[in-house]
Amino acid sequence: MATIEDVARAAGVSRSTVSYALSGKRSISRETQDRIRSAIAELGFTVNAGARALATAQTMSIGLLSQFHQDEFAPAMLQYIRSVSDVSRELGYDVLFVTDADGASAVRRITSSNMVDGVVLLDVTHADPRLALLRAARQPGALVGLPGDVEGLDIFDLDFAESARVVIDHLHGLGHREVVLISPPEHVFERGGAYGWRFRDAAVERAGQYGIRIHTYYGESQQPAIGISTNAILDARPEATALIVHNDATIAAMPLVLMARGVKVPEDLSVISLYSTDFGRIFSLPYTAVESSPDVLGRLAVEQLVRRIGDPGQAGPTVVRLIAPELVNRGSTA
Amino acid sequence: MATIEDVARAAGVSRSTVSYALSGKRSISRETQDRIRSAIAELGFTVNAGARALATAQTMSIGLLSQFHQDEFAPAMLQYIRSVSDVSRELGYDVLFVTDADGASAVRRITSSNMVDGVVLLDVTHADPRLALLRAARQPGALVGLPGDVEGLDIFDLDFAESARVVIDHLHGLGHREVVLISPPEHVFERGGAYGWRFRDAAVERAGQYGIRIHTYYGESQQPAIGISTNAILDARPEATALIVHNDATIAAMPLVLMARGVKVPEDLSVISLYSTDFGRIFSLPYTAVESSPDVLGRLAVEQLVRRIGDPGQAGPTVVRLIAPELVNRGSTA
DNA sequence: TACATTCGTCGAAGCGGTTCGACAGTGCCG
DNA sequence: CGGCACTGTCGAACCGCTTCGACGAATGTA
Repeated sequence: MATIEDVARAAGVSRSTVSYALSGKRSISRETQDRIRSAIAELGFTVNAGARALATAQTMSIGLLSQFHQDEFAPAMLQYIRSVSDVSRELGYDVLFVTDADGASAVRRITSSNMVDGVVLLDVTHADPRLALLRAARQPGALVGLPGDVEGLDIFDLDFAESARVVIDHLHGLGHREVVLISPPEHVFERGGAYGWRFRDAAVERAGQYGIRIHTYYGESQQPAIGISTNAILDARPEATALIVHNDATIAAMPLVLMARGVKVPEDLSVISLYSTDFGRIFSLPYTAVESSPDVLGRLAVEQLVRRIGDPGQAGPTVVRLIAPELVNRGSTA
Repeated sequence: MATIEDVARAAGVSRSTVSYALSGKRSISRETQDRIRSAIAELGFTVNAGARALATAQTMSIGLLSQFHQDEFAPAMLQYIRSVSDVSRELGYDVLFVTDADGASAVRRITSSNMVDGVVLLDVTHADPRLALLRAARQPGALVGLPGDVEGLDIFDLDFAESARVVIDHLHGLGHREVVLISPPEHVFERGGAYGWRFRDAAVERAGQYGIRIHTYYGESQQPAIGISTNAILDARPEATALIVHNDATIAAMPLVLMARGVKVPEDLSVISLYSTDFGRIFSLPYTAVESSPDVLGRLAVEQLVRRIGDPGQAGPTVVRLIAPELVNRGSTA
């Protein structure tokens, strides 16, 4: 492979001159620039990323940590991954994608070996074991998901509590008095997936204020358990006039379950959920829902991360940004 | 950050000794090893990946190129990504995940700058513009998907032609004489997604041999077009007794479409498709289908790639491996 | 005309590792 | 008891690039 030395020789200049021509950090005469440019073209030269990283202490890549818990519903995750990947590239960074089962040691590995300039964590739990390592790292970190301790990291998430309130307000406005909420699977709560209880607790509280009776259940994450469980819930609560589904796997299966039961939406039952527009399209979901905006969250996280990378220590105090929910009315409530 | 120099000083030895202790490439006395080990622990030393890459010309990471065409159905892609990521880590490699719209220049970027030791390409088309760049690269490449020109690269894919034959044989064995095939969307064919015609052409040929009448259609990739198109097809071919769906987006929406039409499977219509078990679970699909095995393909590709990285030039001639289809009978045909 | 600037370029040091050749010390063999 | 083969360790070169300080030449200023 051609090195900068080869280019320098071919152009009859020194290595440093080539480097400056490339970076533009010092002025170089037109003619010299041209000679260098054609030497580069001729030799097919590209800077060696490792060498540059070593010299500049910048790798121009960011780590993306994603965990695929078994029994977890993966399709939604892809939207975050895509968003982070696209935005990173847009800002000039490559993405080191890590799906290690042991997220904590993965964080240590990529940060302490200096493979990345920053880290994005997806699917953050309440007491996420990766956080301690990330705080200890030289590199800044941005999270998608709200942990219990927000110290020292930039955090982006949907405002699940407010989302729940928006949903309950909406149902209250329509006159519902008896509703069912299907939450994420129990193991998500056990693992510390705070979005589960943030949504549920706020929903219960708000419903209480309105005098709405709300029955909460854990949903399942896999077929055929989903169908069985959902049917059991609906059987147990025939008096409910609205169903709130905060569970990707369950809402994905809902059209089928309801059609099989002969339930008409919204005539027989109002259904309202929380998912992204893309997700809804993939699963042909016709329900009114709070938009979960994975693309926005991914973008915010990466943009903030890059800001911090560029301006280490500065860029202000760390941020906790819970984005406001937006209800997309698809007419599945009445 | 602690460097190897710091460790050497702390342990009272030279840098090279530390390096040899780490790599085990030369023998080091027990005591020296111990001193080094504790110095490393004390200083929290980790080798700098960039420096190592520079010195060894090995980055221990592989590039994963994935494209998200708009109008493409993403969920299936995730399974490949996951598989490649997991297997890579298992073999000691990190994954540089690239979703550049311009795949060809992405290939050039990561290979010529030496960011990766090898490249896996997903979603390979018949005349994939990325291949030329990959062949020209120093690094080996492995593909998932069968291109027109298989020269110089290792290739792994499902045997779509054989899959089609298995499907037709199956239907023929059940006595079907009139079948409909829904292929991938037309733009997949236009883009050169060879799996589309590989399956279709083989199906048509085999059906011809049996005297089965087969009507082929392009499917859609997005709701609500899917529902409309599928209904139109079914309306147009009331005499068909079996439906073959080779289209992820369409099969995902099929339960809903069929239930809405009041079609009973397999009594009124036999349905047979091609998707992975995971995919089927995600979309609650009850259909007999050829298993598409994304996990197997991802694994094969990475394993072969790593073999070539370890043994450059050698590891035998390049491989074209079309894995044998396996029909998973879920009782949706009669 | 003399001096201070600016411009364009170069050489060398440094980033943090790996690896090759050398070499002192030991143990073993004939 | 001399010679040889190991062992364990070190120093130096090298991987490819960036960047700092220096410097001659050209330009501007008083």
